[in-house]
Amino acid sequence: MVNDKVAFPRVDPSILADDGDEFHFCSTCAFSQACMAQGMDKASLGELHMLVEHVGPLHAGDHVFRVGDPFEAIAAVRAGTVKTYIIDPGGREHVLGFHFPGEVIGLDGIDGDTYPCNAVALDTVMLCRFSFPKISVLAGRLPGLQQHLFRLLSRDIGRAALLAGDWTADERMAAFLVMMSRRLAARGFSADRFQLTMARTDIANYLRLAPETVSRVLKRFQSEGLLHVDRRELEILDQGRLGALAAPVLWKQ
Amino acid sequence: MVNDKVAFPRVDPSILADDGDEFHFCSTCAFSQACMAQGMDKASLGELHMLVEHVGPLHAGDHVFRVGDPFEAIAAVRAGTVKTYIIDPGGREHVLGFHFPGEVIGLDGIDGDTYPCNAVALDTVMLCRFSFPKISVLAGRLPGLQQHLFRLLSRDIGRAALLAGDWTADERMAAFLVMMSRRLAARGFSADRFQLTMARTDIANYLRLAPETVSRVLKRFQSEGLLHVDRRELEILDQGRLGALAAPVLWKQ
DNA sequence: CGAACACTTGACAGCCCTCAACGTGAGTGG
DNA sequence: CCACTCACGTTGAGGGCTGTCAAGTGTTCG
Repeated sequence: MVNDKVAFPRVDPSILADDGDEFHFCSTCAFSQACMAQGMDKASLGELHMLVEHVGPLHAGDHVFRVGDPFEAIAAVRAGTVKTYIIDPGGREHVLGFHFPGEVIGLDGIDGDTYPCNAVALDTVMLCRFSFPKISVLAGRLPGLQQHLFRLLSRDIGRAALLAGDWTADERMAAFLVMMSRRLAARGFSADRFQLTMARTDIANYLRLAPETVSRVLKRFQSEGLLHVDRRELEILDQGRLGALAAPVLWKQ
Repeated sequence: MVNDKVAFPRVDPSILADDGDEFHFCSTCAFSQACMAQGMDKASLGELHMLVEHVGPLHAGDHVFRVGDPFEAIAAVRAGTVKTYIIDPGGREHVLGFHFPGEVIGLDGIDGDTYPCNAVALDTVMLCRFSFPKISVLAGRLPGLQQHLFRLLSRDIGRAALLAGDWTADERMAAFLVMMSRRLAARGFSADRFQLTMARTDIANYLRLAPETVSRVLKRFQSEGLLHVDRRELEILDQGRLGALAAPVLWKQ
C-alpha cells in the first residue's frame, strides 16, 4: 500500500534543502532560470524569492497533493521524480506525467479551486512551493513573471501532443526515452545513463500501452543495440537511431 | 485547392458584424461572458472592448493565420467553425481542434512569437480579434482578466485529454459528438440537431482514426438508433445512450 | 456532361491487448 | 543465513479492433 502522508498542505518549514537558502535560488529552479534569462532584475527576483517555501524530503509513496485538495500553490521539483495521475471511475489509473528536477507541478489546478489530479513522489523528492495567490498578485506587477507563467501554461498544452497521436508502441517508447533524456540533460544530468524511476506499469499507463508491450519493446530495443537496460538502470547506446524512431512523434519539439 | 487568403494579419475594419457594435459585445463572446460572470465592472469591460477588432466574414478555405505568422493576437469565434491543424514533415495533416462560436483561438501562440499551427475557416466565419500585447498589459491592471486568461489556458490543457486516452473508435466518436453538442448548446444552438461543418476526413484526422472507420461507426450508430445522419446534417436521437458510450472518455468534464 | 472530390462499402492483414504462467529480486522474519 | 512472500517484470499464445488497400457510389462545380 502506498504511504498516505500528504505533504503539500502541511509544510514543515524546518526541513530545508541544502543548495538553496534565504538568498539564493537552487541552481536548477525553473523560475529563477527563466526569469533571469528574461532579464528580470535582482529586486524582482528577490520578491519572487520571498514567496518560496522549501518542502521535503518526501519519500517514495508520499503524496504532494491529491484530487480535491484546495488549490493553493504550484511547486518546482528540486530533486527526485513526481508522478501525477488520476483514478477513473472504473478504478483504472491514468498517469498524466512525470516531473523531474526543475519542472513545475500543479499548473493544471489554476482552472479550479482544487487540484484535478494526484501527485506522488516516486523516490526521494525535494520541492520549492509557491503560493499561487501571492505569485498571482506579484505577476500583476511584474510583466516578466506574468509572461513566464503564461509560457509555462502554454508549454504544457503542447507537451500533451506526445500522447495525442496514433503512434506505434516503438515510436511512443522511443519518444518517451528521448524526452526523458533531454529533460534530464537540460538540468545537468547525464543524457545517456539514467534511472527509470518509475515502474514499467507507470510507463505503460503513461504511454497508453500494456505493461507487457513496454517489456517487449525495451527487450527488442536492447537486442537491436539501441540501449542497455538492467532493471531500472538505463543506458542509451545509440541516441541517433533512437532519435530517428522518435522523430515522427517529436518533430515539433 | 484551398483559398490562400490570410485574413488575420490584414484586418479589414470596414467589415463589421451585426450583433456587436462600438458599445456592445456580441452576446456569445467568450470574454464578456466570463468577465461579467466574474464580476468585472463596466469600466473594465469598456477597456477590454477598446481592444477588440471585428474581422470577417471569412469564407470556407480562408486562413485566419498560418504556421510562422507573427503572434500578435488571439481571437474569439463569433460565427462559423474554425479548424486548427498542422502539417507534419511527411505531409500528413493533423487536426488539432475545431472552434465554435464563443471559443478562443490562438492561445497556443503565447509560448512563442509566431503561431504554431494553421487556422482555417470551414464555413462563413466572423471573429473578434484581441491584440495580445494590449490585452496582456491590461491583464496586469485587471486581476479578473488575468485570472480569465489563466483559466482559458489551463482549460485547454485538459481538453487534450479527449485524444490522449486509448479509447475505441466508438468511444472517440461518441465523445466527439457529445462534446460538439454540449459546446453548441452552451452558446444557444440546438443540442440535438446540428451540422457537421467539417469533412469526415477532418473528423478522422482529429480523432486519429481512418476516414473509413468514421464512416462505419456513424453508420452503425444510425442503425442502432443513436442518431440520424444525412451527409453533414446530424440529429442525435438518443443522447442518453450516446452519452453512456462517451462516458469513459468524458468522465472528467 | 465530365471531372474532381467526398463518402461509402468490402476484404484482409497486422499490431497490440488480453489472458495466463513463470521468473526474479527485495524485504521480512525466523 | 535461509525460507517465504509479494510485487514487479518477463515470456508465450491467441484473438479482436482498426488501418490499409481497392473499388464503387454520389454530389458539386465548372
